[in-house]
Amino acid sequence: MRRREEQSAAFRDALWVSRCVGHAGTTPLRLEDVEDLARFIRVRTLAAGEPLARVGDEPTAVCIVREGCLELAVHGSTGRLVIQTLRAGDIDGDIQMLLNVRMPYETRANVETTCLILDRSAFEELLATHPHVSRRWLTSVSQRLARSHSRLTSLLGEPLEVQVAQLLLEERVDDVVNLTQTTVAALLGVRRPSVNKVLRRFAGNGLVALSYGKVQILDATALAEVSAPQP
Amino acid sequence: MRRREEQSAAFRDALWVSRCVGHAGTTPLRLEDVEDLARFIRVRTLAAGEPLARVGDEPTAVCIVREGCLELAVHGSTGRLVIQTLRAGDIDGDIQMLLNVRMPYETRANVETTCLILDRSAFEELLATHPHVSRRWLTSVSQRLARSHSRLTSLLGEPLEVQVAQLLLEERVDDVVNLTQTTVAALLGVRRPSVNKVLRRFAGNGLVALSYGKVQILDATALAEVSAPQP
DNA sequence: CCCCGACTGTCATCCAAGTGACACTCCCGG
DNA sequence: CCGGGAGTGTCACTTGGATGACAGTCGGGG
Repeated sequence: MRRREEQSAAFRDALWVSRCVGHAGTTPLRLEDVEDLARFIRVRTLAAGEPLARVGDEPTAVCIVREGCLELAVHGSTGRLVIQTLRAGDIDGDIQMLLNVRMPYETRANVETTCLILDRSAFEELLATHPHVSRRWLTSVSQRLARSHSRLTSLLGEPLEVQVAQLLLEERVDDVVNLTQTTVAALLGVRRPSVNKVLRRFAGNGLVALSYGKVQILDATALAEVSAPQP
Repeated sequence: MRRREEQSAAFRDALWVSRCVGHAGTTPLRLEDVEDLARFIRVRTLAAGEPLARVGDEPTAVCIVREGCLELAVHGSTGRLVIQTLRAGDIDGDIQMLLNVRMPYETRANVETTCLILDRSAFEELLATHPHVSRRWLTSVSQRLARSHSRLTSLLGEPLEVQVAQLLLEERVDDVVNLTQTTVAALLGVRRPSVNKVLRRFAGNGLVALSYGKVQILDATALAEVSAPQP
C-alpha cells in the first residue's frame, strides 16, 4: 500500500514533467515514456539558500525544478553574478552531463524549492532508450538557449531603466517579483544602488510597489512601454 | 558519373558533420546515419554581407556552417547588436524550428561562407527517425547554451578591457581575429571608440597588432592575464 | 588606376553608473 | 520580545564609457 502510494506520487510527478518540461505541443510523450520516467524520479527539497552544486563539481544528477526557484551564479571580480534563475519546469545539470564537463557555476535555491532528481545513470539510460524523451529534452535545451539569447539582447546596450523593466516583466509570477534588489542587481551585472534608484523612480510613477525582498508590479502595461521604447 | 560525384561530395559533407557538429566523443553516429544525412544535405554559398534570414522570418531550413562565419544580430535602440558569431560546425535555425517560433534575429554572412542546408521536412524526418542524430543534436544545442552562458558571465560586470581581451581570445582563429572594430563593439554592446581605445592600449603594450578589418594576437598569454585578473 | 564606401584614429564634452559609506527597517530565531 | 543579520534608502564623489564629429586610410570594383 505504502509502496503503491509512492509510485503514484512519482507517476504524478512524471506526468507533470511531461506537461511542463520543454515544448509539449510539438513533441508529446507516450504513456510508457511517462511510466519509465516515473521509475527514475527522486524528489529532493532544498531550503532557502541551500546550495545544490558548486563550481567545479562533477555533475552527478539532473535536477528538474518542480516548485520554487533556483539561481545559477558565479562569483566574479565584482561579486555575485546571476546567470539565470530557474523556475518550475526548468532543468539544471543536464548540459554538463551531456558535454561531460564540470559545473561552471554554482546552483542555489533562492527560496524553499522542490526538485525532481534523475541520477546520471538514469538520465543516460532514459535518453538512450527513449527517443521521445530524448527528442523532448532537445526542446527543453532549445528553450533555454532561446531565453539566454533574449537575455543577451536585453542586457547589451540597453539603458538600465529598460533592463530593469524587462527583468521585472520576465521574472514576475502573478505580478510579484520575489527577488531582493541585490539579486536583481546581480542578474543585471550592476550595483544595488543603481537598481534601487531605478526602482524608486518606477515606484514614484506608480508602476511598482516595493517591499521587503520583493517588488509588486502595479502597472504592467506602462512597464512594458518603458521596456520597449516606441520607434 | 556526374551524379555519383555529387553524392560522394554530399557524403563527405555528412561525414564532416558527424565529426564537427556537437560533441562527437560521447555520441558517435553510425554509418547509416551519415548516409541518410548525406541524402538530405544541400550546399549553399553566401557572399560576404549576404543575409540568410531576417527578423520575423518563418524558419524554413536549418543551416550548418561549413566554412566561414555567420553572425546573429538584432537592431536595437543603440544600433546593431551581435548576439553570437557562428563558425564551422555551428548551427542556425534549428532552435526556432523546434520551438515553432519565428526568427528573433537576423542571420548574415560576415565573410564568404559555405553552409550545409537541411530543409524543414528533412530536418524533422531525420530527428524523428534517427535517434542517434537526435541525440547528437542535443549535444550541439547544449554546446551553444554553454557558450551563451559563458558569454553572459564575461559580459556582465567586467570592465571593458577584460571583455575585449576575452572576446579576442574566443574569436581568434590561428591568432587572428577577423572582425572589424565596429563588429567587436556590437558583440560587446559598447561603442566603437571605446573598443578602439582599448585595442590601441593593447597594441601599445605589444599584445596585439591592428590592421584593416582584423586584429592579430601577438601575446596570447599576456592577453589571458588581462582577461582573468589574478586573485 | 582611381574613386568611393567602409574602416580606423582621435578628441572634447557629458552623463550614467560605480564606489563606499552610513542609517534605517524588516524579519526570524532564540 | 528583543537582538542580529539581511535587506533597503540615500548620498557625495569619482569614473568610464557614450556621444557626435571629423580627418585619415584602406582596398575592391569599375
